[in-house]
Amino acid sequence: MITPRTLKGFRDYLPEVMIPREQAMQTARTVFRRYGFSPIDTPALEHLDVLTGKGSEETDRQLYRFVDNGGRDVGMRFDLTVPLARFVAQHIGKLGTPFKRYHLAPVWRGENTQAGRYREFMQCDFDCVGTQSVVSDIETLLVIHDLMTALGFERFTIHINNRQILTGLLERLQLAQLSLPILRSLDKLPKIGVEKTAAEMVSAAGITPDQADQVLRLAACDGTPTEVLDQLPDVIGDSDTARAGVQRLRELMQGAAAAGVDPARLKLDVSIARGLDYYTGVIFETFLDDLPKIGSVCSGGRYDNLVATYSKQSLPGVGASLGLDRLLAAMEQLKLLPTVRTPAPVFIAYFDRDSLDAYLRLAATVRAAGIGVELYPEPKKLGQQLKYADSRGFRIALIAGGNELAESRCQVKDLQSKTATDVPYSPDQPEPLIEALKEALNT
RNA sequence: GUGGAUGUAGCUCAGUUGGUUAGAGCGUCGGAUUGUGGUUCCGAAAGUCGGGGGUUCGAAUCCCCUCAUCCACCCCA
Repeated sequence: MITPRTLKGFRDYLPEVMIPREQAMQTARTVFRRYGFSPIDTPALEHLDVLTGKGSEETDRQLYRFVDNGGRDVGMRFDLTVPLARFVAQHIGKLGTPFKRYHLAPVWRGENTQAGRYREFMQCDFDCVGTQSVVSDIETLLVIHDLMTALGFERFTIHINNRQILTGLLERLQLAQLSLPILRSLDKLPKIGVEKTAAEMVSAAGITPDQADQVLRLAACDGTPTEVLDQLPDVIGDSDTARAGVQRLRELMQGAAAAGVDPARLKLDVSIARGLDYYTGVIFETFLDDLPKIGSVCSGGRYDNLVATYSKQSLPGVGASLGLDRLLAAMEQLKLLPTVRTPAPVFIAYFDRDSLDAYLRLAATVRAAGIGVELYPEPKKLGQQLKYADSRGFRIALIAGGNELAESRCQVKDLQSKTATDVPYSPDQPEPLIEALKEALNT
């Protein structure tokens, strides 16, 4: 016998997990469509050179890669943004700009697992390609916000930054070529504090303590978004790039306010320098106030040069990605997941084999009315059947034994209140039963 | 990839300084005079003690390796 097991970081999804998972995906689709994003899909496998060197050194290391049976070097996608760039470069003639798409699909990263961190996980991406307008930045923020609230979250914070600010500052300090290690050090700021971050910048990036000090003046900007925006001009000096970045953030905040986003859910955070290397402008990271340790559940940003690696045409883009599996792991920890184990609300008890046709007819009638129904497959004792129905979370049980069938009626039993009512029912006149079911399910 | 912790029935765990047929609760299944469930009572099934190797007369218990999970670093969704 072969031991049944799954690979590290890969998981099976049982019904009680899959039901809320599909619900969440449906919610995401609804939000995306509400903003005019269209669905697309791309292959799990790409030519290796499409994927390498696009995310970061880290994603190259984590890439699942192999040689296929035709001798081609291939890799499994580690995100949905890089395949999008390839997709857009390949099809932009048909797509036109601006092109808005959403994409729900699994991605793979061979990294070490942790809570809310897997090797195969579902991302829900949405992006707008072909415009640099701040409108698409604002819209990205609004979609993140709507996604979170539509999924049932009240307590979350969207951290926002703009890479132009750091880029501009580093240009002024003539440190542009060291932006990656500096970025990486800056990212540690919330964890290790100002002094250690400065020391790390000096040792890891090789800059002078004075330069580190100037970079870290960014981090001193704190408070409400408005307060941070007021402090930033003094810190960035005369860099045009950085000024443009600040102006961009100002317009972003203004747009969010105009659209009615609660400003308490937004935080301008100059220390989030993360994201993949391809980001060039605004950056978003979303944290759950009640479970910040699980990391960002929805992040993204603007990448104005990514498509250029596959095309002569310059196509700017902006978007974000919802980490569905991480989010569901968080919801489970926060006990926000309902434990529904059946997707159908109505249960039909099965009394004796001679009446099977009647039950099949009854089930078909209920389904035809658009109501999900499950017929128990064995004529077990009624008590056992009800116990099953109860444990699976059915809301209504239809009880029609020999007595009821003979008298052209059916018992409609509410499994929560344990109350039953008799409803007239015959195969030719199912309307009263359907009405009774609809009424019972609406309450 | 590095460091640390954990790994005993489906789940949560107990298992004394290594010593006979490894236990409990919950869950599951069956029953309590043959059609009404989440309570109670009775009963049953279920464990290669994560896997492999070693030390020993004897290992769930000690040692090594391996796999998995969790935590930290790193990075990210």
